[in-house]
Amino acid sequence: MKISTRGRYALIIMIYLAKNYDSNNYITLKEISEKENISLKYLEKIIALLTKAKLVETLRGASGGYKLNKKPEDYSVLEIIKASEGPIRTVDCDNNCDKKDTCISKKLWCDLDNTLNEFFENKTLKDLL
Amino acid sequence: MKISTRGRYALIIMIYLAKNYDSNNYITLKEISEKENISLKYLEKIIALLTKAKLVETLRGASGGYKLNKKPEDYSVLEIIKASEGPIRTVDCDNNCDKKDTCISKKLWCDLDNTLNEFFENKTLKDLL
DNA sequence: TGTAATTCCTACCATTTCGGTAGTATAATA
DNA sequence: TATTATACTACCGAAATGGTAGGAATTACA
Repeated sequence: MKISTRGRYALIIMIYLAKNYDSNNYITLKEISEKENISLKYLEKIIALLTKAKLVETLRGASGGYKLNKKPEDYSVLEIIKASEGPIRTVDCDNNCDKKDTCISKKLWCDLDNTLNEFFENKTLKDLL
Repeated sequence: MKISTRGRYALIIMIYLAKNYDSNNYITLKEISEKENISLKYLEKIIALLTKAKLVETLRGASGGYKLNKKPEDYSVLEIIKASEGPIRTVDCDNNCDKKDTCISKKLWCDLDNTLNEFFENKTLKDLL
Protein backbone atom coordinates (compact mmCIF):
# COMPACT_ATOMS: atom_id res chain seq x y z
CA MET A 1 0.00 0.00 0.00
CA LYS A 2 2.57 2.55 -1.07
CA ILE A 3 2.52 5.56 -3.32
CA SER A 4 5.85 5.28 -5.11
CA THR A 5 8.19 8.18 -5.74
CA ARG A 6 6.79 8.34 -9.26
CA GLY A 7 3.46 9.50 -7.93
CA ARG A 8 4.95 11.71 -5.28
CA TYR A 9 7.41 13.39 -7.60
CA ALA A 10 4.78 13.78 -10.30
CA LEU A 11 2.68 15.70 -7.83
CA ILE A 12 5.66 17.80 -6.80
CA ILE A 13 6.27 18.70 -10.43
CA MET A 14 2.63 19.59 -10.99
CA ILE A 15 2.48 21.69 -7.85
CA TYR A 16 5.60 23.52 -8.97
CA LEU A 17 4.09 24.24 -12.36
CA ALA A 18 0.85 25.30 -10.72
CA LYS A 19 2.69 27.84 -8.62
CA ASN A 20 4.06 29.33 -11.83
CA TYR A 21 0.82 29.09 -13.75
CA ASP A 22 0.18 32.82 -13.85
CA SER A 23 3.52 33.71 -15.39
CA ASN A 24 2.62 31.59 -18.43
CA ASN A 25 6.30 30.77 -18.89
CA TYR A 26 7.78 27.43 -19.71
CA ILE A 27 9.57 26.08 -16.65
CA THR A 28 12.64 23.92 -17.10
CA LEU A 29 13.09 20.64 -15.34
CA LYS A 30 16.52 21.84 -14.35
CA GLU A 31 14.92 24.50 -12.20
CA ILE A 32 12.50 22.08 -10.58
CA SER A 33 15.27 19.56 -10.07
CA GLU A 34 17.41 22.13 -8.25
CA LYS A 35 14.64 23.67 -6.20
CA GLU A 36 13.16 20.35 -5.15
CA ASN A 37 16.49 18.60 -4.92
CA ILE A 38 15.56 15.64 -7.09
CA SER A 39 17.75 14.15 -9.82
CA LEU A 40 17.11 15.77 -13.20
CA LYS A 41 17.35 12.51 -15.05
CA TYR A 42 14.79 10.86 -12.86
CA LEU A 43 12.43 13.78 -13.20
CA GLU A 44 12.76 13.54 -16.97
CA LYS A 45 11.45 10.02 -16.81
CA ILE A 46 8.57 10.93 -14.59
CA ILE A 47 7.45 13.97 -16.51
CA ALA A 48 7.48 11.86 -19.66
CA LEU A 49 4.46 10.09 -18.17
CA LEU A 50 2.70 13.38 -17.58
CA THR A 51 3.51 14.52 -21.09
CA LYS A 52 2.19 11.33 -22.58
CA ALA A 53 -1.02 11.79 -20.62
CA LYS A 54 -1.20 15.32 -22.01
CA LEU A 55 -1.26 16.87 -18.58
CA VAL A 56 1.48 19.32 -19.46
CA GLU A 57 2.51 21.30 -22.48
CA THR A 58 6.13 21.12 -23.54
CA LEU A 59 8.51 23.15 -25.64
CA ARG A 60 11.88 21.78 -26.64
CA GLY A 61 15.06 23.71 -27.13
CA ALA A 62 16.46 26.85 -25.61
CA SER A 63 14.04 28.67 -23.32
CA GLY A 64 11.77 25.68 -23.55
CA GLY A 65 10.36 23.64 -20.71
CA TYR A 66 6.99 22.66 -19.36
CA LYS A 67 3.79 24.34 -18.30
CA LEU A 68 0.24 23.43 -17.39
CA ASN A 69 -2.30 23.46 -20.16
CA LYS A 70 -5.26 24.22 -17.97
CA LYS A 71 -5.96 25.99 -14.72
CA PRO A 72 -4.74 24.39 -11.45
CA GLU A 73 -8.31 24.03 -10.22
CA ASP A 74 -9.10 21.95 -13.28
CA TYR A 75 -6.62 19.21 -12.41
CA SER A 76 -7.78 16.53 -10.02
CA VAL A 77 -5.08 14.79 -8.03
CA LEU A 78 -6.56 11.58 -9.40
CA GLU A 79 -5.53 12.26 -12.97
CA ILE A 80 -1.99 13.01 -11.85
CA ILE A 81 -1.77 9.81 -9.82
CA LYS A 82 -3.26 7.81 -12.64
CA ALA A 83 -0.86 9.24 -15.19
CA SER A 84 2.18 8.50 -13.06
CA GLU A 85 1.22 5.30 -11.25
CA GLY A 86 -1.44 3.81 -13.45
CA PRO A 87 -5.08 3.19 -12.60
CA ILE A 88 -5.99 2.48 -9.01
CA ARG A 89 -6.40 -1.24 -8.56
CA THR A 90 -5.46 -2.26 -5.06
CA VAL A 91 -5.58 -5.98 -5.70
CA ASP A 92 -4.31 -7.94 -8.65
CA CYS A 93 -6.94 -10.64 -8.67
CA ASP A 94 -8.41 -10.41 -12.12
CA ASN A 95 -11.41 -11.85 -13.88
CA ASN A 96 -9.54 -15.05 -14.61
CA CYS A 97 -9.73 -16.06 -10.97
CA ASP A 98 -11.53 -19.37 -10.72
CA LYS A 99 -13.69 -18.19 -7.84
CA LYS A 100 -14.47 -14.69 -8.92
CA ASP A 101 -18.17 -15.40 -8.54
CA THR A 102 -18.02 -16.61 -4.96
CA CYS A 103 -15.18 -14.41 -3.75
CA ILE A 104 -16.18 -13.03 -0.40
CA SER A 105 -13.68 -10.20 -0.24
CA LYS A 106 -14.26 -8.96 -3.76
CA LYS A 107 -16.67 -6.30 -2.56
CA LEU A 108 -14.16 -5.09 0.00
CA TRP A 109 -11.47 -4.44 -2.59
CA CYS A 110 -13.97 -2.90 -4.91
CA ASP A 111 -15.14 -0.54 -2.19
CA LEU A 112 -11.54 0.26 -1.40
CA ASP A 113 -10.75 1.20 -4.99
CA ASN A 114 -13.83 3.40 -5.09
CA THR A 115 -12.92 5.10 -1.85
CA LEU A 116 -9.45 5.88 -3.14
CA ASN A 117 -10.69 7.12 -6.47
CA GLU A 118 -13.12 9.40 -4.72
CA PHE A 119 -10.47 10.63 -2.33
CA PHE A 120 -8.17 11.73 -5.13
CA GLU A 121 -10.92 12.88 -7.46
CA ASN A 122 -12.22 15.42 -4.99
CA LYS A 123 -8.92 17.20 -4.61
CA THR A 124 -7.62 19.63 -7.17
CA LEU A 125 -4.13 20.94 -7.73
CA LYS A 126 -5.31 24.31 -6.50
CA ASP A 127 -6.47 22.81 -3.20
CA LEU A 128 -2.89 21.81 -2.51
CA LEU A 129 -1.39 25.26 -2.94
CA MET B 1 -0.92 1.20 -4.28
CA LYS B 2 -1.34 -2.51 -4.05
CA ILE B 3 -2.49 -4.88 -1.37
CA SER B 4 -0.04 -7.77 -1.70
CA THR B 5 -1.03 -11.41 -1.60
CA ARG B 6 0.09 -11.44 2.01
CA GLY B 7 -2.78 -9.19 2.98
CA ARG B 8 -5.25 -10.86 0.69
CA TYR B 9 -4.40 -14.38 1.77
CA ALA B 10 -4.32 -13.37 5.42
CA LEU B 11 -7.87 -12.17 5.04
CA ILE B 12 -8.87 -15.36 3.26
CA ILE B 13 -7.47 -17.37 6.15
CA MET B 14 -9.26 -15.26 8.73
CA ILE B 15 -12.55 -15.47 6.86
CA TYR B 16 -12.16 -19.23 6.66
CA LEU B 17 -11.56 -19.46 10.39
CA ALA B 18 -14.48 -17.14 11.05
CA LYS B 19 -16.78 -19.42 9.10
CA ASN B 20 -15.75 -22.22 11.42
CA TYR B 21 -15.84 -20.17 14.57
CA ASP B 22 -18.91 -21.83 16.03
CA SER B 23 -17.50 -25.36 15.83
CA ASN B 24 -14.67 -24.31 18.13
CA ASN B 25 -12.38 -26.80 16.37
CA TYR B 26 -8.82 -26.25 15.31
CA ILE B 27 -8.67 -25.95 11.53
CA THR B 28 -5.60 -27.18 9.69
CA LEU B 29 -3.80 -25.11 7.12
CA LYS B 30 -3.91 -28.14 4.88
CA GLU B 31 -7.67 -27.85 4.73
CA ILE B 32 -7.57 -24.13 3.98
CA SER B 33 -4.83 -24.65 1.44
CA GLU B 34 -6.90 -27.24 -0.42
CA LYS B 35 -10.20 -25.43 -0.21
CA GLU B 36 -8.78 -22.08 -1.22
CA ASN B 37 -6.27 -23.54 -3.63
CA ILE B 38 -3.24 -21.75 -2.24
CA SER B 39 0.15 -23.34 -1.59
CA LEU B 40 0.39 -24.77 1.92
CA LYS B 41 3.95 -23.60 2.35
CA TYR B 42 3.11 -20.06 1.47
CA LEU B 43 0.11 -20.03 3.79
CA GLU B 44 2.36 -21.23 6.58
CA LYS B 45 4.50 -18.18 6.16
CA ILE B 46 1.54 -15.85 6.12
CA ILE B 47 -0.26 -17.29 9.10
CA ALA B 48 2.98 -16.99 11.06
CA LEU B 49 2.40 -13.24 10.92
CA LEU B 50 -1.10 -13.63 12.27
CA THR B 51 0.14 -15.92 15.02
CA LYS B 52 2.82 -13.48 16.01
CA ALA B 53 0.22 -10.74 16.22
CA LYS B 54 -1.82 -13.05 18.42
CA LEU B 55 -4.80 -12.91 16.10
CA VAL B 56 -5.16 -16.68 16.10
CA GLU B 57 -4.73 -19.47 18.56
CA THR B 58 -2.66 -22.44 17.48
CA LEU B 59 -2.21 -26.03 18.48
CA ARG B 60 0.71 -28.06 17.17
CA GLY B 61 0.80 -31.73 16.44
CA ALA B 62 -1.81 -34.20 15.29
CA SER B 63 -5.33 -32.81 15.17
CA GLY B 64 -3.86 -29.38 15.80
CA GLY B 65 -4.42 -26.30 13.71
CA TYR B 66 -5.66 -22.78 14.09
CA LYS B 67 -8.72 -21.00 15.38
CA LEU B 68 -9.86 -17.52 16.22
CA ASN B 69 -9.42 -16.37 19.80
CA LYS B 70 -12.29 -13.91 19.78
CA LYS B 71 -15.57 -13.47 17.98
CA PRO B 72 -15.54 -12.56 14.27
CA GLU B 73 -17.31 -9.27 15.04
CA ASP B 74 -14.43 -8.33 17.32
CA TYR B 75 -11.82 -8.40 14.54
CA SER B 76 -11.45 -5.28 12.46
CA VAL B 77 -10.09 -5.76 8.98
CA LEU B 78 -7.50 -3.17 9.93
CA GLU B 79 -5.78 -5.37 12.48
CA ILE B 80 -5.56 -8.18 9.95
CA ILE B 81 -4.08 -5.92 7.30
CA LYS B 82 -1.67 -4.43 9.79
CA ALA B 83 -0.52 -7.82 11.02
CA SER B 84 0.14 -9.10 7.51
CA GLU B 85 1.26 -5.99 5.63
CA GLY B 86 2.49 -3.72 8.38
CA PRO B 87 1.12 -0.33 9.37
CA ILE B 88 -0.52 1.79 6.73
CA ARG B 89 1.92 4.41 5.53
CA THR B 90 1.27 5.27 1.92
CA VAL B 91 4.39 7.34 1.48
CA ASP B 92 7.90 6.69 2.66
CA CYS B 93 8.93 10.25 3.30
CA ASP B 94 9.90 10.29 6.92
CA ASN B 95 10.71 12.94 9.47
CA ASN B 96 14.27 13.14 8.23
CA CYS B 97 13.13 14.88 5.08
CA ASP B 98 14.85 18.25 4.81
CA LYS B 99 11.64 20.02 3.91
CA LYS B 100 9.21 18.30 6.16
CA ASP B 101 8.13 21.67 7.53
CA THR B 102 7.27 23.23 4.21
CA CYS B 103 6.09 20.12 2.40
CA ILE B 104 2.93 21.03 0.61
CA SER B 105 1.65 17.52 0.01
CA LYS B 106 2.29 16.25 3.52
CA LYS B 107 -1.30 16.89 4.52
CA LEU B 108 -2.55 14.99 1.50
CA TRP B 109 -0.68 11.83 2.41
CA CYS B 110 -1.62 12.18 6.02
CA ASP B 111 -5.29 12.47 5.07
CA LEU B 112 -4.91 9.48 2.82
CA ASP B 113 -3.48 7.31 5.57
CA ASN B 114 -6.29 8.36 7.87
CA THR B 115 -8.90 7.60 5.25
CA LEU B 116 -7.48 4.13 4.74
CA ASN B 117 -7.20 3.41 8.43
CA GLU B 118 -10.79 4.45 8.91
CA PHE B 119 -11.92 2.40 5.95
CA PHE B 120 -10.44 -0.80 7.35
CA GLU B 121 -11.18 -0.02 10.98
CA ASN B 122 -14.90 0.20 10.38
CA LYS B 123 -15.18 -3.25 8.87
CA THR B 124 -15.22 -6.38 10.95
CA LEU B 125 -14.59 -9.95 9.98
CA LYS B 126 -18.26 -10.65 10.53
CA ASP B 127 -19.25 -7.96 8.06
CA LEU B 128 -17.46 -9.91 5.36
CA LEU B 129 -19.30 -13.17 5.89
C1' DT C 1 5.49 -46.11 23.10
C1' DG C 2 5.65 -45.38 18.31
C1' DT C 3 3.88 -43.06 14.46
C1' DA C 4 1.35 -39.94 11.87
C1' DA C 5 -0.09 -35.33 11.67
C1' DT C 6 0.65 -30.84 12.28
C1' DT C 7 2.85 -26.35 13.34
C1' DC C 8 7.40 -23.81 13.59
C1' DC C 9 11.70 -22.22 11.82
C1' DT C 10 15.32 -21.19 8.57
C1' DA C 11 17.24 -20.88 4.27
C1' DC C 12 16.92 -20.31 -0.49
C1' DC C 13 15.41 -18.51 -5.15
C1' DA C 14 13.44 -16.57 -9.52
C1' DT C 15 11.05 -12.60 -11.13
C1' DT C 16 9.44 -8.05 -10.92
C1' DT C 17 9.41 -3.43 -9.26
C1' DC C 18 11.82 0.61 -7.57
C1' DG C 19 14.71 4.24 -7.95
C1' DG C 20 17.66 5.73 -10.40
C1' DT C 21 22.02 6.75 -14.16
C1' DA C 22 23.97 7.45 -18.83
C1' DG C 23 24.26 8.56 -23.53
C1' DT C 24 22.53 10.18 -27.57
C1' DA C 25 19.14 12.12 -30.74
C1' DT C 26 16.12 15.82 -31.75
C1' DA C 27 14.23 20.34 -31.68
C1' DA C 28 14.06 25.37 -30.88
C1' DT C 29 16.07 29.66 -30.14
C1' DA C 30 19.30 33.40 -29.93
C1' DT D 1 25.68 27.61 -35.78
C1' DA D 2 26.24 27.10 -30.86
C1' DT D 3 23.59 26.52 -26.96
C1' DT D 4 19.88 24.94 -24.37
C1' DA D 5 16.38 22.10 -23.53
C1' DT D 6 13.30 17.97 -24.14
C1' DA D 7 12.79 12.89 -26.03
C1' DC D 8 14.13 8.39 -26.30
C1' DT D 9 16.48 4.12 -25.24
C1' DA D 10 19.24 1.20 -22.69
C1' DC D 11 21.16 -0.23 -18.62
C1' DC D 12 21.80 -1.32 -13.45
C1' DG D 13 21.91 -2.34 -8.33
C1' DA D 14 18.92 -3.13 -4.49
C1' DA D 15 14.78 -4.43 -2.49
C1' DA D 16 10.27 -6.53 -2.47
C1' DT D 17 7.23 -10.12 -4.06
C1' DG D 18 5.65 -14.57 -4.26
C1' DG D 19 6.86 -18.34 -3.56
C1' DT D 20 9.63 -23.46 -2.53
C1' DA D 21 12.25 -26.85 0.36
C1' DG D 22 13.69 -29.30 4.27
C1' DG D 23 13.77 -30.43 8.65
C1' DA D 24 12.84 -29.80 13.80
C1' DA D 25 9.52 -29.66 17.45
C1' DT D 26 5.16 -30.92 19.33
C1' DT D 27 0.91 -33.31 20.04
C1' DA D 28 -2.83 -36.85 19.66
C1' DC D 29 -4.01 -41.25 19.26
C1' DA D 30 -3.78 -46.27 18.35
